[in-house]
Amino acid sequence: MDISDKLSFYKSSSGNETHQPSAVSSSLKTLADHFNGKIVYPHAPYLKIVREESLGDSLQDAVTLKLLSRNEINEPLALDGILFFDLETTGLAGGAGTYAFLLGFGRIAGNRIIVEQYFLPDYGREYHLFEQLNLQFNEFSCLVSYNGKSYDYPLLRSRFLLNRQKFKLEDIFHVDLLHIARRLWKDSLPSCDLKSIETEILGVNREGDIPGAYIPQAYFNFIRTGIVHEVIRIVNHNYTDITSLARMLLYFSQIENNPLTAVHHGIQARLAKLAYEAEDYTLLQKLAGNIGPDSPAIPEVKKMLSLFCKRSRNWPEALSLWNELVNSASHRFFALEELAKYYEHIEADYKEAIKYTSRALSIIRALEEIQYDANTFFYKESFQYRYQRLVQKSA
DNA sequence: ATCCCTTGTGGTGGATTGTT
DNA sequence: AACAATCCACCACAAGGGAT
Repeated sequence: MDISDKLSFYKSSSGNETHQPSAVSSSLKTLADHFNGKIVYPHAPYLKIVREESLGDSLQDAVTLKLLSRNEINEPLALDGILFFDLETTGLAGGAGTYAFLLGFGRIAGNRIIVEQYFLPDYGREYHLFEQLNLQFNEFSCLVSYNGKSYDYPLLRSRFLLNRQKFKLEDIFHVDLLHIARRLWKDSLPSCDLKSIETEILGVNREGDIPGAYIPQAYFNFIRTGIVHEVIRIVNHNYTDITSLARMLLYFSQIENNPLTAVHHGIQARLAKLAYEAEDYTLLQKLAGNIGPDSPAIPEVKKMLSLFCKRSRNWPEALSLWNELVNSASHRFFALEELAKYYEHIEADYKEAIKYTSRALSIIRALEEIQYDANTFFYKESFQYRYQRLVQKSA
């Protein structure tokens, strides 16, 4: 923003609420007409837009996220108590200077999502809106956002504070879907931003979407010119953000209830890790037994299952898994090491332990002639050390 | 009894990433 | 540019077996 932008920006927000620049006033009417919205007239007018759409045929009353939240969310979440929210702002610098000019909130009723959006056409329009919002905030027991824990939520709270208003969402439970998404797709998607999850997983298509990075400039342009075209794109962008939040939450719940439905997105390995951490033996077994034999995640799933068996001293099953993994190119060193550990420390059968150790060493030697990578080197040192110790011990 | 070695586990600092 | 959550590499420590 150059200096002339700044001047006109602050001029138009000079606090004289009864004397609006005519461009803004008629623009607000244009916007209201376009979205069939309603202009709310306290001292400082703002625009309220309500839209809704279907989320599917048969929605349940509640969602479960025990596994995906790592036991953070133990109780089922009632869908009608969830408030989805997303802000569009004048910038990324989360401090007091950032203004949220579009506030979007979604709630689920029946199988539909109802989105209420509040567009503030200028500075100094928050007080009355925040009063109204606080009246509704009481109805919700849970907040859902995307990266909202670091961005939207602290920003919204500081805006309420700056307006000397109590923030009625202060102690509400907050689910940030970004972190669940990252746990699932960190390895299989190049990016876990909301747009990637939409296109790759949810099948959401954004037509004519405005890039997030352009939103602050577009809002400044509107304040300067009163042209509504880009504001319309921002409102649509925000609407899609919120409906996608709801779709993603439902998708996560579906994975939670039936993890095998998620096989086609290459996240079995991640699910197996979460199941291992949650000590969910049933899920680990289901994953190992039911994902296709050609799935590239099979070795990793077996590895996690074998570690679970090891921790619970289920040696027969652990042994059988390790013996299968010996044939896996990616996991044979892991398997051979575990077998060597088992025979050394559990069975005290040093000869058998040496057998697996030297088998690993001979594979490493063969590999070294083809290629030489850090992983092989790491295993080489450790197996050599193990071999020497075992030879001494058995002597 | 005491020491040494190996393994598993819990804690910590640094890097990464998404939000407008 | 602010910051929450996560991951990963690393470290310290406890437990247990074997050797002296």
